[in-house]
Amino acid sequence: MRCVADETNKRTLPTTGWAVLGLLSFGEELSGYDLKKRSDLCLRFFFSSPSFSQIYSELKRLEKAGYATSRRISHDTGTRDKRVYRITEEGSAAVREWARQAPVDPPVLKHGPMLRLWLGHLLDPAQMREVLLRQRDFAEDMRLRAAADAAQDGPAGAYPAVTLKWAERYYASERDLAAVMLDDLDDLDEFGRRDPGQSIRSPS
Amino acid sequence: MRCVADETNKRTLPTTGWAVLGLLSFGEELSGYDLKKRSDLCLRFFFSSPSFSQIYSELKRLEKAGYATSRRISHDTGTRDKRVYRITEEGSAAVREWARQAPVDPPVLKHGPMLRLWLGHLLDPAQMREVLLRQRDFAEDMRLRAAADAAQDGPAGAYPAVTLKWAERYYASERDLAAVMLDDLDDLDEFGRRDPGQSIRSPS
DNA sequence: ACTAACATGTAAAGCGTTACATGATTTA
DNA sequence: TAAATCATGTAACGCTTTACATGTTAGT
Repeated sequence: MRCVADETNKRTLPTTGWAVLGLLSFGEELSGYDLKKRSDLCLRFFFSSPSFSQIYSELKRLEKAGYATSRRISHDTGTRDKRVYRITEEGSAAVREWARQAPVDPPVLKHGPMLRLWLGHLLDPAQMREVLLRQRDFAEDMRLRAAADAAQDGPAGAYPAVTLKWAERYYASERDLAAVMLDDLDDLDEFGRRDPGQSIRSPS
Repeated sequence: MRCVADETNKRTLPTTGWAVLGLLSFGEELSGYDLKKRSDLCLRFFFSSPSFSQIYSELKRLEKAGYATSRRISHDTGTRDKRVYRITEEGSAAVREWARQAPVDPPVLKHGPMLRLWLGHLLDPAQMREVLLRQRDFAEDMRLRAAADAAQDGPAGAYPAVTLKWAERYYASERDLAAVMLDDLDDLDEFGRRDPGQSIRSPS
């Protein structure tokens, strides 16, 4: 039931569409390339950054819906043109309406590392540790990025800053969860795995 | 570059395919419907449960790849048949190989609530609080489910139990993060939002 | 008998990515 | 001037969901 146009040409966008419109909602005139960069910088911490091509197609859809306008920019020096987008009043109203009124859907999580640990009966301890160590390092890396972004005080406005703070805590937690699980696995090995279902350590 | 068959008919599956094969890797003979139920019960905490129809199509692909076999079961009483799947030796080897050798990709997260809070300049405080409260309640609900599943000692094997423990902690963290963010927003309101970028509370 | 819920799928459409093509700018 | 990188897109394909179709079982 997505993207049904009603008589006023309003549209229900995929969440990624709202994300792109949200990036435009600060008022700047941006190209698809710019938007991808912004997305990688700002959104990635809580919303897997969409590919270039999806950003381009979302922009076309936004323009068709009347939520954005575009214009070509010709470089004086070269010949290659580019197209930049700006949010419209309609677009501002629509994204505000979405942010205010849309139902609060649960976050979507596809946690490959956990899936593999769930299949621990197929692995040996060293391999499971390897997966967890990488996951822990990834989380710590993300945490540091979020912290760095927050520190340089670049985020435009108070709310992006608050979400960066959230991201810092989120990835700290992911890191710690991986560490705790490494301990749990150590305990499993210690008890020889002879007692499945009971052998996880006593309630922390 | 997914699903390219090499000369031995081996395939690179989408992660969801490995998840389905993983569900079969405990040795049971299961129907698509069974697998969906299992998925909702066990995998959901860390891997958004795929739809019925995707499970059915993954099963077809698994069979084609030689990773599973199926047979029809006719009910004596009624006429409606069903098809049940069982993992093959090839399938066991393949999923084990995947779990052991695949690169550790970062988890995929699409956190709608955080996206909306990032767009806080479009909302008023009451609406932001509403989003966070729902997110907090959702997380607590998930935490309770994971805890209940872990308590009833049903999980087949030690590793599913360990991942349930992980899930319990993960959703506890999500709940707490929402709560902390509610506090952060209170502080923002207190300071009158006159000082964007600085007005988040002192480092916790 | 009627309804709701359980169960088993197929078909169509939309979401999202990877691969490809192309031109401009910098750097070695 | 050659290669690498930045930049701007399009085309093809695969993943995933929603909508649809259909039969079965259990409750009322």
